[in-house]
Amino acid sequence: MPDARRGRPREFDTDAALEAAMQVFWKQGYEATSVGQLCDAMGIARQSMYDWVGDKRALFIASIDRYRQLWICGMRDMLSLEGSPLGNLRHCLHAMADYAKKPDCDGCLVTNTANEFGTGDEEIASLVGSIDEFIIDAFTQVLDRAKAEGEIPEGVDTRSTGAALAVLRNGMMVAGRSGQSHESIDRTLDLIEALLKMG
Amino acid sequence: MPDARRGRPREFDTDAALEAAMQVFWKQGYEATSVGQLCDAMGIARQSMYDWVGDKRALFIASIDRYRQLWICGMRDMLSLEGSPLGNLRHCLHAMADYAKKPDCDGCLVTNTANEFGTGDEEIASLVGSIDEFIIDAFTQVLDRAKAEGEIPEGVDTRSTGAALAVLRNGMMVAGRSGQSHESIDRTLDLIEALLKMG
DNA sequence: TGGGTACCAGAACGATCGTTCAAAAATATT
DNA sequence: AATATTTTTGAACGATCGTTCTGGTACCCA
Repeated sequence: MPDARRGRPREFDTDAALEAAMQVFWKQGYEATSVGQLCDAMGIARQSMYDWVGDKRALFIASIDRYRQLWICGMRDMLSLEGSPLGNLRHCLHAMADYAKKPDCDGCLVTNTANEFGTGDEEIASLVGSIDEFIIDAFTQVLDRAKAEGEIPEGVDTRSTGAALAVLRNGMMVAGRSGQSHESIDRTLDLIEALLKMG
Repeated sequence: MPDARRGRPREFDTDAALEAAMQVFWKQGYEATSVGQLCDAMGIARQSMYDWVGDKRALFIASIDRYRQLWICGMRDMLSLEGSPLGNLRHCLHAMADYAKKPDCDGCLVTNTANEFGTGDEEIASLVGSIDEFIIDAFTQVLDRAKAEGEIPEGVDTRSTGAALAVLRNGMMVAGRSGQSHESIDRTLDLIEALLKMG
C-alpha cells in the first residue's frame, strides 16, 4: 500500500493501461502473450508494470476482472433494462450473435481463459467459475421476470434454461473466435429463440 | 523420404508416440506444452522427434489429424450405425455429456485448438474449419436419415440443425474442460432433446 | 531547499524455449 | 566382414521468456 501523499505521482492512466493489456490477453491468450507486448500496448516501461501490479499473472487476473466489469456486467445490465424481459434477452442474444459474426471477433476472454487453463490452475478456475455462475444468474433472473410477465410458458425451469444458455454462449463465442460460418451462428440463434417459445 | 531398406530401423511405435503427444497437446494446449514434455510422454529422444516429424508444429498438426481419425470419425461412425438414426444421435449426445461431466475431462482437441489459435494462423484455422465442417456433415446426415424414417418432424432444416448442434458441442466441451456444473451440462442436453422433438 | 519516495528507461539476470550439432550405436546391404 | 545409412543419446546453440537490478529523474512534503 503506497503512501498516496508522498513521492512522484503516476504518469499513466491505470484504467487505460489495464484495458490495453486486457485487449492483448483477449486476442492472444495468456501463454502466447509476452510481457514486452503487454508493455508496448500499455505504453509503459516493464518496471512500471512490475511496480504497479506485481507480475504478468496478476496483470492477467486484473484484466479478467476488468473484462468482467466492462462486458459481463454490461450484459447483465442489458438484461436488466426496463421493458420486456424477453425482449431484452432476445436483444442480448442477437448482439452476441452479431459480435460472433464479426470478422475480427476474439470470442470472450472468460471463455478463452476457461479453455486455456481448464481446471488445473485452481485460482484461475475458481475465478472463471464465479463469473460463469454470474452469467447463469443473469440469464435466470431475466427468465424469471419474463415468466412473471407471462412472456414465456409457466413450465420453463428458469435456472436450467439459464445454465443451458450459458453453455450455448460458450459455444457461440468459440464459433466466433474460430471464424465459423455465419450460418452456424444464425442457426444457433434460431434454435435458442425456438427454445424460448417452448414449455 | 528416407530409404526404408537401408539403415537402422526405428525402435519406437510411431502410432503410440503420436497418440502420447496428442494426449499432452489435448490436456495442455500448444503454447503451454514444451518439446521436452512431448518427448518424455512419447518415450523418445528429442532428435528422434525432429528426424521423424520435423518440428513441434508438425507434431501438433499430426496430433490433430490423429485425433480426427480416432474421435471425430469415431463419432461419425457412431452416428452411422444401423438402427434408429435418432437413437444413434441421442446416444451420441449422451456420450458427449457423460464425457463432459468426467472430472478429468479435457474437452475436445479441435475445440481447444480453435479457441487457442483463432483465425490468426491460416493453416491451423483451415484445418480446424475442415474438421468442423465434417462434424456438421455428420450431424446433418444422421438428421436426414432420421427425417426419412419419420423420427423427427418433416419441417426440420437438417443442415441448420446440424450446424447448431456443432456449436452446442463446442459449448459443452468448453463446459467440460472448465469443470462447469453437471447441471449446466445436463440441462444443455435436455434442451437439445427438446429441440429434436420440435418442427 | 533538502530528504524521501516513486517513477522511468534500459541493461542484465538466470531459466527455459525450440532447435541443431556431434559422436556413438545399431542394422541392412554389398 | 566392410560399408552405408539411420537411430539414439546428450550436450550445446542462440533466442526469448519473466523478472530484477541499476541510475537517473521527477515530484510531494517538511
